[in-house]
Amino acid sequence: MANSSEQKKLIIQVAIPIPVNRIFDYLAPKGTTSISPGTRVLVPFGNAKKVAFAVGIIENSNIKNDRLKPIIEILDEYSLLSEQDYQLVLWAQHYYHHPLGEVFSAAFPVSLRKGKKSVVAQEKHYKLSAKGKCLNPEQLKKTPKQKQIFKMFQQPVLSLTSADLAQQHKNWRPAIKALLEKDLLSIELQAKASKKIFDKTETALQANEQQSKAIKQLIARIGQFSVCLLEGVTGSGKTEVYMQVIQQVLDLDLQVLVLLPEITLTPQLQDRFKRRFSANLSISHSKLTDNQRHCAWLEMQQGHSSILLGTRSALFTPLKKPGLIILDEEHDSSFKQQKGFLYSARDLAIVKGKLFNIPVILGTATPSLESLYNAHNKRYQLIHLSERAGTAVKPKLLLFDIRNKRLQDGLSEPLITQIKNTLAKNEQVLLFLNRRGYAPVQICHSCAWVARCHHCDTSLVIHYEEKRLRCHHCGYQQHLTPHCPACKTGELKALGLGTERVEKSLHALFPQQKIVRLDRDSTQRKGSLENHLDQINQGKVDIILGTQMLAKGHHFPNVTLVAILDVDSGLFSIDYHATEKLAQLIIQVAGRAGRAEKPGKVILQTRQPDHPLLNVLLKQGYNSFAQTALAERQQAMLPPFSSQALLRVYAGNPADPQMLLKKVCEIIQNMESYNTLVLGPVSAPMAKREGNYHFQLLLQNNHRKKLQSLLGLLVPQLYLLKEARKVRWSIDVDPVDLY
DNA sequence: AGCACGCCGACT
DNA sequence: GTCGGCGTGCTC
Repeated sequence: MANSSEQKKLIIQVAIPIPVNRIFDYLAPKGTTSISPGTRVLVPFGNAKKVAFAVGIIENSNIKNDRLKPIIEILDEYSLLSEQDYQLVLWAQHYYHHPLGEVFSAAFPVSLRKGKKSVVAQEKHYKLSAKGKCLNPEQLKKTPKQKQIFKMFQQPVLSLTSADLAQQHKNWRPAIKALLEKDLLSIELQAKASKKIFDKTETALQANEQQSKAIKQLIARIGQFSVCLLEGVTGSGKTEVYMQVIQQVLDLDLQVLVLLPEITLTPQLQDRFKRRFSANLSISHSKLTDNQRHCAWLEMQQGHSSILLGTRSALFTPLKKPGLIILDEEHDSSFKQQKGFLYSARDLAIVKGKLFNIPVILGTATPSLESLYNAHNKRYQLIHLSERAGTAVKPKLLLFDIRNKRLQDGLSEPLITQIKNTLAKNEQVLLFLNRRGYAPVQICHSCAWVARCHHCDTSLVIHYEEKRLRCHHCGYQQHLTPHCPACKTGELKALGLGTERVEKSLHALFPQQKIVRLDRDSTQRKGSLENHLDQINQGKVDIILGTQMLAKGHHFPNVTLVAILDVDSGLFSIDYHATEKLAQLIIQVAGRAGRAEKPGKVILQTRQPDHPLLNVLLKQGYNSFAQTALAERQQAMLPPFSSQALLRVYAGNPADPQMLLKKVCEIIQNMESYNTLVLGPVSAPMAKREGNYHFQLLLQNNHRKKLQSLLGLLVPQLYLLKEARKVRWSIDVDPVDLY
C-alpha cells in the first residue's frame, strides 16, 4: 500500500490507439493516488497529443525516468466504463489479438476518442424527456454502489508490468462479484419478473399462444445470464415478442440494448419503438453525426435513456443499469466488423451478457450454423416461433431450371409468364440480381480482348447509363470507347448480366409498367432509397429490381412474386460460408413475399436444379438445410466444429507478403502449435486488389482454446518480424469470409 | 498510425 | 550544389 505522505511519483500505464501491441508509461499528475481503468487521459506522444486509456498504475517503470513524459490531463473524473465494460474490452483484445488501444477506441464514440468532455450536448434530435437534456457536473456523480466499485479499482496496484495486467483484472473480479452478490438484485428481479408474467397473462395479450409462451420463457430469464436463440419465421411476430420482454425489463428500471444489422435500422422500427415505450430511446448507427452518437452513448452510460437501438458498434456502449441484450437477425454477417478491429458484435454480445449476468436474445428466421450448433449443445436455449402471425400464409419456393433455356437478359420464358400473371392481378413483382451495372465484362467480338482493371484482378463493369467502365473493387473508371483498343477494329460486346441490363429488358417487355431499380448506383442520392420505398408501398411501382440491399428489413405487402435470377453464384464459391449465406438469403427474400394475406411465390433460377443443399432447403425447409450443412461441416471439421483464424497480408510487391507468410510458417513449425492445421500460404481469391497483392494463411484447430494459445504466442512475434514491416497484415479470428 | 531521420535522383 | 523521394524505426 502506498503511503500518501511519501509523495511517491506514480506511473500510469496507458493504451494508445495505434497499431502497436504495447502499453506506454506516463508520469501521473501530482497528487494522483489512483485511477480507474478505462479513464481517458491526454498524453504527449511523439510530437502529437493523443487520447489514451488508463490500464494500470505502478510505482516503477522499466523505462528510464528521464524518458517518461507527464500526462497532460486526466479527462474523466471516473472511468466512463464500468468494471464489466472494461473486462469486455480486455476480453476482446485477448480474443481478437488486436492492439488494446484500438479496442478501447472501438468502445468509445468518435467524440470521446477525440477528447471531448463527457457531457451530453444540448442539441437533441429525438425524443428525450426534459430531465436528460443537459447535464451539469453535479449529475455526473455516481450512485453509492458505483462509488464503492470504483473505490475498489482505485487501490493503486504496485509493481505491475503490462504482462501482469490480465492477472490484475482477474484479482478484481471476485471482489466485484462478491459486492454484486451482496445485494439481492438477482433474487429481487426474479420475484418481480414472475409476478409480471402473472399480471400479463391476466390481461389480454395480442400475442398468439406461441408468442406468449416465448415471452414467458424469456421473461423468466431476466436477472441472470443466458442465451436464447429465438427462431422465428418471417411474420411470426418476433418484434412483438421483443417488445413485450423489453417492457418487463423497463418495468424493473433496467436498460435494454437492441442490436440490428445496418440495413434493418429503418425509421419504421424506430417509430414502432417510440410509439410503444414511454421510456427514453437512444439511437446509434453510422448515419448519425458524431454528436448524436456521443449523446446516445452518454445517455445510456448515465442512465438517462433506457433503450439503445443501434448497430454493431453500439455493442460497447456502457449501460448504467444493464437488463437485456437483444441482437436481431443474428445470422447477418454485418455484425462482423470487416476492417480494422475485426470483432463479431454477436459473439461479444454474449460475452457482455455473461459479464453483466443478463440475458441475451439472438433472434432470426434463419439461424447461423454456429448458433444452431450452440443450441444443439444446450449452450443456448432454442425458442421456436413457427406460426405466422395473423392470417399470412407461407410462400411457395420453386426452382426454375434454366439449362439450355433461352433467356432474355437473364429472364426465362416461364419467369416472364409468371411476372405477367402477377402484374395482371395488380400485384407487385420483386426481382433480385446481385450484380450492379449493365454487364460485368466487356469483350471484343473479333480479338477477345477484355477490359480489365489495372489495379485489380478483375474485369471492368459496363455502366451504360454513365457511359463508363468501372472497377467495383478500387473505383477506377474510364469512358466507354466505341472500338476495341487492342485490335482497333473489333466491335465491343457486353458479356454477362447486371441490374442495369435487366432493367432495360424489363422496360422493353413491360412498357406500361412502372419499374424501379434499387442498387448502390441508383440510390446514390440521399433519401433516394426512402423515396423509392415509399412509392413501392403506395402501390405506384409494379416491378422492383434490386441487389441484395433489398433482402433485409423492408416490407412489401403487395409483392406476391419474388425471383432470384441467378442463385448459382452462391453454389460455386470456394468459401464454405457461401451456401449458408445463400440459404439465408433465399429464406429472407421469401419473407418479403406473401404478406398481407396474399400467398407469395419465390422462384429461383438455376443451372443446378439437382444441387442437394438447394433441394433440401426447398423441400424440407431451412432447418433441414442447416442440419445437412452442419453434417457436412462436421465431416470436414470446419467451423463450428473447429476454430479458424486467417492471417491476411498484402503489399505492392507480391514477394513481400509471401516472404512474411513463409517466415510465419517456419515459426509455427518451430513452436508448440497444438496440432494446428496450417493451410497455405495461398494468394487470396482475388490476389491483386487496388494495386496490392494479397496472400493469406489459414490456421485451424479443433479446439478453440488451442488455437487461441497458438495465436497468443504467434501474434506478439508478428509485430517484431522485420518481414512484417514491408507489408500490411491483419489477423481475423473466426473469419466470416475467406477473402 | 504519424512523424522524423536518412541517404540517393532531377532541378531552381 | 539542394529539394524531396519514401525506406526504416520510434513513440513512454
